[in-house]
Amino acid sequence: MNIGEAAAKSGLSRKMIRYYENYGLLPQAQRSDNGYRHYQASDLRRLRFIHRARELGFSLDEVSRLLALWDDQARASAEVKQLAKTHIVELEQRITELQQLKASLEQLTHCCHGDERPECPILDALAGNDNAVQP
Amino acid sequence: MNIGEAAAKSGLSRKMIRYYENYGLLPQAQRSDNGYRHYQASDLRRLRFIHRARELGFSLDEVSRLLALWDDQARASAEVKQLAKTHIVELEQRITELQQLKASLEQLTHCCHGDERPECPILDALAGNDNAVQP
DNA sequence: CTTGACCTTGCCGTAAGGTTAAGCTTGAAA
DNA sequence: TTTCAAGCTTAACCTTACGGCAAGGTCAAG
Repeated sequence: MNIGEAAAKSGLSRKMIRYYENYGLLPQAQRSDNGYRHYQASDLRRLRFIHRARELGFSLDEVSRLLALWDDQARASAEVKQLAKTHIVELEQRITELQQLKASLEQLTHCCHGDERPECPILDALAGNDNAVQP
Repeated sequence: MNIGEAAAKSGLSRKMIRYYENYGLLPQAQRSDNGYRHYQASDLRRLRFIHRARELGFSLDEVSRLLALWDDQARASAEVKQLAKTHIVELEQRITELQQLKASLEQLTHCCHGDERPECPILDALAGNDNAVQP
């Protein structure tokens, strides 16, 4: 099958497939006489694997390591689990950060009348006026 | 003061200050005879405002709008509040996404022995084997 | 005189592609 | 047969928000 069909069946875009090939996640695709990339079922499995890993939020670098482990029949599952756990910790940190930002913003918006008057504790706080926020 | 001191006092980097000037968040800085940028206390207030807004996760585009509102003595606080609320919603969506990813990954890692054996439900799930996860 | 800190502009690189552009091939309709 | 659209190719530029580095100008101290 050509790249368009492979894209449709894997959930990736044509551009992403070429990008991943260039990035090194995929081997150089076979080419037909006309120069078109040509894919088989085994290639499709790899594409789908990448698609699912990306959906779970793994970076391309992490996907690359997952693929290496996938290719290695003898690898220990502990390695994969460790990679996943590391990723979970990163997600947790990011979530905590965003929650803190959200809490700060909510406190500020809570203090703001939000009417046609110009007084605005949000801008005051950004400007450095600590009296802007009254709990 | 020169750009280095302004950077130290505002919490931004020299590079960021030049970038923001170019981006349009700051007016063209005054220059000394030697061509160095020259800042005053009023400039510092603007730099600090930007710094705080960035810490709260606003994009440069949003910061630009906040600055415009800040500069406008007659603006209604409702506009600022709306901008903040929109940002809160974006944060909420991002947090929810990350939490779902985390939950999926936790379920997978929970099912994985994580020892020296090669069987690994995480890789199986990425490969598309739905039997990998047993709740 | 030299050294080192600070300043200038400007280009390259990042993640993860999206979006054209210019030019092939292929298949089907007119 | 011609022509049209769809699909393919590579290449290059756009995004965010800067960091890093190059090559060079400026300034104060030893």
